[in-house]
Amino acid sequence: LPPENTVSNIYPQYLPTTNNYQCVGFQSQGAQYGTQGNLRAFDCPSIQITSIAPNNHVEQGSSQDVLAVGGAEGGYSEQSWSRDQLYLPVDPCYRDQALCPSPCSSLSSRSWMSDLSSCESFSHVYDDVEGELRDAAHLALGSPQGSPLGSPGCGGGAFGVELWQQKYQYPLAFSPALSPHQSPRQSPCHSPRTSITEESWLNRRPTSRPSSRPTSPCGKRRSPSPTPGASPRGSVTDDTWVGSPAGALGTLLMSGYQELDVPSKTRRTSGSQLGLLAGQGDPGLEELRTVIPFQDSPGEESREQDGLAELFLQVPSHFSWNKPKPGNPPLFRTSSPPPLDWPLPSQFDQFELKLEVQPRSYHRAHYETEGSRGSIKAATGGHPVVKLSGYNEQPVSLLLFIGTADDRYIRPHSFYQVHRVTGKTVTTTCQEKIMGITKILEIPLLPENNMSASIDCAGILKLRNADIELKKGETDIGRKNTRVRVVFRVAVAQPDGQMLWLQTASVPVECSQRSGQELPQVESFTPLSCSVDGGEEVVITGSNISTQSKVVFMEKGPDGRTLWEMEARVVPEKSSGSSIVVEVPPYNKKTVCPVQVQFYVSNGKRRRSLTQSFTFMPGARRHLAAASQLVKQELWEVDQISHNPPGFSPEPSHHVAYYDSCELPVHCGPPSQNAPRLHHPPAPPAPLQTSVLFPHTTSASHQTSVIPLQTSTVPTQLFSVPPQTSSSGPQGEHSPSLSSRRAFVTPADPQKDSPLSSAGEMLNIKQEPEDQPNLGSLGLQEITLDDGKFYYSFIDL
DNA sequence: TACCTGGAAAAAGAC
DNA sequence: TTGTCTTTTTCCAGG
Repeated sequence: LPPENTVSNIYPQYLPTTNNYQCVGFQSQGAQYGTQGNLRAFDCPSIQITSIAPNNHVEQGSSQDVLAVGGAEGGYSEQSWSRDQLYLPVDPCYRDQALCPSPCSSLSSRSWMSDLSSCESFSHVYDDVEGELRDAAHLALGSPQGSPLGSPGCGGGAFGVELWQQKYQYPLAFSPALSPHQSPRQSPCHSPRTSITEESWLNRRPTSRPSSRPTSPCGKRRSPSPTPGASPRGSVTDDTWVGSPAGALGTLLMSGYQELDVPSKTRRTSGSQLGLLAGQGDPGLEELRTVIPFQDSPGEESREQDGLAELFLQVPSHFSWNKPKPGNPPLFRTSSPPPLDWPLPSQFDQFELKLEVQPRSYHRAHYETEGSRGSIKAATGGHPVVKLSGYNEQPVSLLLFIGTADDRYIRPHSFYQVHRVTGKTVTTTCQEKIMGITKILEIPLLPENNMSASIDCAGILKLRNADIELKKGETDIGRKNTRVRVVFRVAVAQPDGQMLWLQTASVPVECSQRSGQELPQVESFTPLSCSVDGGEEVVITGSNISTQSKVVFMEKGPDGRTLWEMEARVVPEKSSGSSIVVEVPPYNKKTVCPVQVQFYVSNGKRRRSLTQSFTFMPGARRHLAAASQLVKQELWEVDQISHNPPGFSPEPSHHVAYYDSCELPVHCGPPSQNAPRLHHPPAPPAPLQTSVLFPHTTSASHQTSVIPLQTSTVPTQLFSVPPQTSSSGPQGEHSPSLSSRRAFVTPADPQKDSPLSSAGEMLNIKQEPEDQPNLGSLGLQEITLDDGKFYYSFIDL
């Protein structure tokens, strides 16, 4: 132990092997939980260092600043650590009672930790000794001052005694092996929130379960003790990665995170990260119950002085870096990454971090009770690709985490975490680590790979809303907060020793199941007709359409049977982004009249767009008016079929437009720019956002919008075959939160009268803008237009 | 066998 | 307070 960092009451097994020490976290800890009320004073004279490193787990790179958290399989063998941070060791000795008889043993650590984390322990039940020890290791040992030895002088002794007494009135809840070492003095630094601690503690001790989660009937959890440092599925890539130069750099980049024993339920995702994951139940996540008390979160600096936050010392950020001001270079004095909720530019000087291939706009996240749902994929079928431009000298470490996708600054998402995907199909090495409470993946960017990486190792884990929302201080809500961004960061060492940090984020990615999310949506296409000979190229634009999509033309009979069907040839070289060019197949028979057929875009089984009308013209080619903009549809919502009086639109200021199918609609404009906002604020412009906020057209209205005169001859045909099936039903796909409504009325249906009529029933089609319309499931196909007429009822947004 | 997917039932929450 | 509907979470089956 370096003399300058000597702490008299540190036990050898916790002594660092590195020379890097600082007093930051340690002192913070002491002050934080001191009884003197001075939260910031370094008033624990007997303690002078903040970090302890494990003897046996510091790796070669220990001389560097490294991440001290997130060890795999309960250990931290892959991480070394150093200054600017606390080490959170899970030393086997520490964990093993038999091998660790000293007062530093886990029992006392646990005691300290539990007491200390009184706020946190409200939602934690440490029946799982192992998990508790692990937590203790993280929290207590991470702060020497918080060590079991914690001197009475460290303050908080009275609380320690009290809490200790409270806790150990229930010895069965603890490992007996711990008791001999458990002393009130070992709980020196805890929150004075005695009553709360007491109450929660007493009330919640009894249960014995592996998780602090609410009881779950599911026994499928695959990660009985996942650790933040590594995927429970092994670490196939860890070895190589860690041993590589990039790995070393990676650990370097991960340094500087102090893990303070701040009560868990204080995190405010909208601001500085004061808080912890609480009640995760997942031991691995519980291990995250450490914080990075950055107080420099955008706009949040001064707002953390309330409540619990006041009780905890926030480590001055200037110990490590200064937040760059707008326009200033994102340079930092240390290799420690800036807080994850700090905005960083994607480009500076010649350096640019770019997401060359965006992820698909939809990725169904998996719950802890589920198996992995694979890695995030790109819309094109591969995986997202990230590239660092302007630098090609040495390997650098790319950090990846799951961020928010609302209109505020990007910050770690409270309800989603990145998850390392392993398996034979994963080619990219990466490590899963923890920064504060946020899981991150560390991926090497190698010069030999042109400083780019295909992100095929990143999945998304969904945390249960209840677990997160229960956290004290958590302001975000999980419900409908299902969109994320994949955020990438990288640090480039500058000649002057500073680190240039760049960040880029993906387009929003929808993470809920939403069966219709991946359905291709046709917004427009042109031309609208061609000769029966086919061969014409049709440009189809919409969302979830790619060159991988198939376009199938078909003709349905009045009974719904498919009379003819043929897949169109995709012209990939002319297709791009959200549009696809296909060659219309020839119609199968001669005709002297225009023939109305349909086509749909398919992304695979059960992933078909609604059908679009297309017309084969006899003889010479003759295009219908390519008013593709007319294809733009209004949003329809089928809602309250039995709730609304006939012809009644529940919203005021609606106007009704009557159309004869023999005419092009007078009004069928594009979705209103006043489209209702999402439950949560929309993210910055991005493909998904666009498609969601302004849902794409649907076949039904497409058809009704663009069907020319002659199409009235086959109105039933248009709706006779549900283009899509959905198990969700009309309501299942839609939310009631939409503020706008439009009524779709078909007087032809005896059961559905005109909106102007008092008889019949109005079919009110409701659609939340963030949802992809799935009119096929809304029953539109059942609408018959006996007289070729139908009505629209528009309600102003 | 483990992982990955899609679907859907059950549960929970919102209205 | 209750019923309905939406969304979340869990479970299942199959590739």
